[in-house]
Order: sequence, then structure tokens, then C-alpha cells
Amino acid sequence: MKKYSIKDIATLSGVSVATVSRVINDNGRFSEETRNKVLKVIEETGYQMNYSAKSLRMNKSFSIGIVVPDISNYFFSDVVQKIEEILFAKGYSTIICNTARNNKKEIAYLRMLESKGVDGLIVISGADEFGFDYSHAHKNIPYICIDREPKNRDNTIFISSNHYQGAFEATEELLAAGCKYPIVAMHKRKSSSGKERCRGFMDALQKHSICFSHARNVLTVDVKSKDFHADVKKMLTLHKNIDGIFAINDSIAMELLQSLKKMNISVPKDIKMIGFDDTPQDCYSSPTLSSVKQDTTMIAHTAIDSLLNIISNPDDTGNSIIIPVSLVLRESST
Amino acid sequence: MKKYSIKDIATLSGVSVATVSRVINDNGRFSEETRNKVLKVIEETGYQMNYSAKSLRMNKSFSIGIVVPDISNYFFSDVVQKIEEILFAKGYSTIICNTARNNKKEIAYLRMLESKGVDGLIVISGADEFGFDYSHAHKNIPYICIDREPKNRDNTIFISSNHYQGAFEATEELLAAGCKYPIVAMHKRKSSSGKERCRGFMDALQKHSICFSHARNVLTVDVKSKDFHADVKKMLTLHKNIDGIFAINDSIAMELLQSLKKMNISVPKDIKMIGFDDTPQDCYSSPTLSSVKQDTTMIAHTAIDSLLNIISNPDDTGNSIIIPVSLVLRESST
DNA sequence: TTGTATGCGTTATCAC
DNA sequence: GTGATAACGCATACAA
Repeated sequence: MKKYSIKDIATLSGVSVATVSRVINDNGRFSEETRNKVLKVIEETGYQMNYSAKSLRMNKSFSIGIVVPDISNYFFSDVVQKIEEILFAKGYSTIICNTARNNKKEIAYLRMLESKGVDGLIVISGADEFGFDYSHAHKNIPYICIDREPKNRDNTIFISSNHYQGAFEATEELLAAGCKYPIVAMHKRKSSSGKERCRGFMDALQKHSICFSHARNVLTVDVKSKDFHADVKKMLTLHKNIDGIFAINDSIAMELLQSLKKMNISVPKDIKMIGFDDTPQDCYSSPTLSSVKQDTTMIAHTAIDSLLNIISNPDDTGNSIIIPVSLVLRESST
Repeated sequence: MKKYSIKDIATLSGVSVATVSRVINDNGRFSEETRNKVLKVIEETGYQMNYSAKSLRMNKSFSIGIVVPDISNYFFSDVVQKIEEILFAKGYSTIICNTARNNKKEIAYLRMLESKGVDGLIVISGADEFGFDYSHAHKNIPYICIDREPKNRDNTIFISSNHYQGAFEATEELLAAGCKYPIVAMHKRKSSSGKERCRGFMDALQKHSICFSHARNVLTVDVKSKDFHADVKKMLTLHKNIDGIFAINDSIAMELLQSLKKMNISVPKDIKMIGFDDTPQDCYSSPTLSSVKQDTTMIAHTAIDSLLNIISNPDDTGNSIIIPVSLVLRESST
């Protein structure tokens, strides 16, 4: 009920605050006897460290900020959840910041995270490059980027799934399944991962000697738009022999599935489709959706290892890490 | 680049730290002239408050903890995201804790949150009642519960969707659509919301003079289990005239849809179905899934209002707040 | 092995 | 209207 401070513990166990501190942090030297004495009192009182004080003194907050566009997106929540779990086990708490891809909000969050003195930052995705130079007064917090191109690679580490490979393989799968006229469906605003996926698609076409043209092979859509269906319909009536779609993410793929159903186009018979992210809902659609699966567990572990490493070795930056992906085949592409 | 403290600002603007503090917090009195002087220096230097120091001094951390079972579940991530957004606008940061329904983990998180000195706690769902009396030394942090029955209602506020109403209306909808033999599908481990939904189902049957029996009207499943399909099949072959299912959540509903498809049972022709949560994927299944929609925006706002209120008025506790739900009809129930 | 004293950056109390 | 200064809880340099 009462709030004990290290001073109380010292008094109660008949030693000085310094000794209590040493016992708690297990550094410095002290006799086994005093250790037990102090530990006993701590146990009895239910003493809890005051992290505000500790942070102030040590200039370290034992907390990590995560900047993410939208946590209700499955891929993001999945990796955030995993990161949070690992960090907690390591004694860090996590401050999660939803930017909603809003730049002003992002900056406000970054200021807050700086003020709270986070020890490091994990930046996940987002439309633009990540700069972190919004203010001449920033504290140079160590940070790593996941799926978001840093403006300056020299002071950070860039972690990313192999979006290129995933897109390439997905496209080749479509071709192997007999598609002659595959297109890529994407939104206008390209994230760094989106660009890579697009590039993978194009290179796969090229490898199989299919000529790529933006007008013929790219369907630009906006999932939130009311014109979604109209846009799709327009594209498909303009290019009647389209028989394969690589959707840059599952959310687009799902909407496309709906649109095609409305148009009485059968998937996979008339058009084959592959998405990206292997969202759980892929199993519930009809047809079930083939998709490229990212290894969120590995991403999370890699991110944390990298971040903690550059926190202790600030010069160990500058490299990027690519995480393999895998293709999960379901009904929509067979 | 450099880290400025309030002392630096004081020196640079030729006033005392006390005055700077007053200007920053806009309390006490000072001349318009000094205010501008100080503000100008703050602007130029990019000074940022050190929250560790502020927290230590004020015994207030400007952060709120959220305890939630699983953030990759859509309903949870949706309300958490909304809560986080509102809190940030009010100057609070949010520490999100994924308990994975693990009791030991939950306790560890609570200790951490206490240590970090969160000003309040939002507890969302979970299988058991929420006690928060794990330690005789706890600090009595104000907290509110969402969809999770508190052990002691007197020191908190209990916020919940009207699960009973949702279940009741869903069941009545099934009956209105012609179902003679509806069942409820749920998992073994009942949360407080699960119990309410079950009760709503039963009362709806009773109102329409349908006799309820646990053996006949309840299908207990485990979504994660390998035996899921077998369990469903067993129930449906045992009771061949089942023609309606109220699934206690969308995740169960989706799995059921899959199972029924395997068994060549047509939805909604042979069996009608309604789920709970109005997950986005409901639009993508075939048939699309009718579901009970919770008002996450209202839940988030109510939760925060309540919490901030009991933080400043610790005695203003003891009541519970029920948020209305609405039925979203789609193909599966018509 | 242990204790004393200092300072981290801030707010608040008191004096002027 | 403004300035000195104590205190918040902790870790650590230095003494003993």
C-alpha cells in the first residue's frame, strides 16, 4: 500500500542507500549476509524501483519507441506484438506510436519519444523515406528501420523482407500456372517495400520475355476509394486478356476478389491471383488466396538485435539486412 | 545536437530556472517580455523537456498502461489504436502490454507498469476476472476495465459493449430468418463478454419458447485445435436439424464457414450464421458474414474519459457503462 | 565491505 | 515579477 523508496529499504535493513543500490543492481561488492538482509526487506515490503529516478540518474529510460503507420493492419500488429514481447523479456518497455501515415503526427510522436528519452527507435514502414532530422536539436537517438528506406543509411540499419524476391516468385508462379498477361495491382503511394515488389514483378516479366508497359501491366487502385470497382472494371475491359494479377498486398487482393466476383470473372479459372502478407483472412476467402509470407518472427528478432547492438556500439551502423520470404499457395493461383 | 536543460535556457535568456519553468508551464506570473525572451531561446535551441525529471518531481508520468490479451486480434488492435490516438492528443503516452492471456506475464507487466509509474491503467478483456491485488505493496493505480469483469467493482469502472443485447438480437434475427434449431458456437474458456453473449442467446431462445439445453444448443470449439473440424462434424451429425449458428466471435464463425463448406452444407441455405465483432474480413468470405458490430470509437472515448476522471477524482468509481452494439446483416443470415 | 555526499532536471516554496 | 533553493529517488565517486 505504501510506496517505499530505496531510503526506506536502507533504514529497514540497517544499511546505507548505497549498499541497497549495490545489492539491487548486483554490482560493487557486499557480503552475502547484507545481501540476504536487504533482499528480505525488499521482498517483505514489495519495494519497487522508481524508474523515473533511475532514468534521470542514468540517462537511460529502458524503453523503446515503435513508429508504425497502422496497428490494425495485420502485418504491422503481428511484428509489433512480437517485438514488444521480446523487448519486455529483455527488460524494456515499448511505446507504440500510430502515425496513420500522417507526417505532422509522426513528428509530434518523435518529439514526444525524445522527451521521454527512449533509448532507441524502431521505425516500421511508412510512405516516405525516414529522415529523423526534423529538428536541429535532436538527440541522435539510435534507430533502425523496417521496410522503410532511411534517408541516410550511415547512421542506422535497414531491415527488410526480400520483397523483390517475393514479388518475383509470385509472378513466376502466375506464369508457370499459365498466365500470359499478368498485371500488378498497387496503390499510388509507394512505400519502399511497394517499390521493391513492383520491381520484382517487372523483372519476372522481363526474364520471361514479356514486355512491360505501365499502361498495360499496372493497375493503380485505392482500396478506400468509392471508385475502386469502377477502376478495376475499366482496366479489365480495356485489356480483356488479362489473366493474372499480382496484388501488392492482401488487402488489395481481397478487394479485387470482390470486384471480380461482381463481374462474374472466375478466380482462378479466368484470372489467377497472388497477394502479399499471408494475412489470416486469406484462408477464409473464396477462393482462398495465395500469398507471399513474410517472416515476422525473424524480422522482430533481427530488429531488436540490431537496435540493441547499435545502442551499445553507435558506430556499428550502415548495413542492411534482408529477410527471406516464402510463397504460400492456395486456390487463387492454381 | 546538444542536449539543453532548463538551466541552459535560463542562462541563455538571462533569467532564473524558476522563471523558465514558469514560462514553460504557463503558471505563476511573469512579464510578457520575459515570456517572449524565454520562448525565443527555447525555439532556437530546440529545448525539450526531460520527462524523467518532471515525472520524478511531480510523481506523475504522463503515461497510461494498456493491458490487452492479443493485439493481433482486430477488435483489440482497433480499440487500442483509438485509445492510443486520443491519449496522445491529450499529452499522454501509452505503454501497450500483450499478455497473451498468460497470468504470470500479466503480473510481470503490472509490476513493470507500476515501476514506470503509469498514471492509470486500461485493462481490456482476458479470461479471468481482473484483480490487481497480486501484491501487498501495490500503489493503487487507478484503472478501468473494458470487457473484463473486475473482482472489486468499487474501486474501478467497468465498461462493456452490450454483448447481451448483441447476442439477443443476433439470435432473434436467426429466428426471424426462419431458423428452428439455432445453436451457439463458443470456446471453452469464457471471458466476461463471452458469458454475456451466451446469456443473450439463451434468453432469445426462451423468449421464443425454444427450450435450451447445453448438449443440444451449445457447440464448444477451439479455433486453434486440430480437432476443430471433427468437433463440428460430430455436433452436426448428432443434431441433423441444426439450421442456425450464432458464433460468439468472427474468428469462430470463419472457421465454421470453412468446415461447413467441407461438409457441403450451404450457408445460408441450410444453415444461417451470425458472428460477433464485424471484422473487416467479414466482407471477403463467401458468403459474406453477418455480425454484431461493437462501437470501438465510443468504447475508446468512454474508457479514457472514465480513467482520466477517476485519476483526478479517486472516489468517483463504482459504476459501469454499457455501450450499445448494432447488427450488420450480410449474406450468411438471409 | 560499507557509508557519505553529490548531482541528474524539474517543480514548488519561499523570500525579495 | 523574479530568484535561490530544497526535494523527488537513484547511482556512483570517493572515503573510510
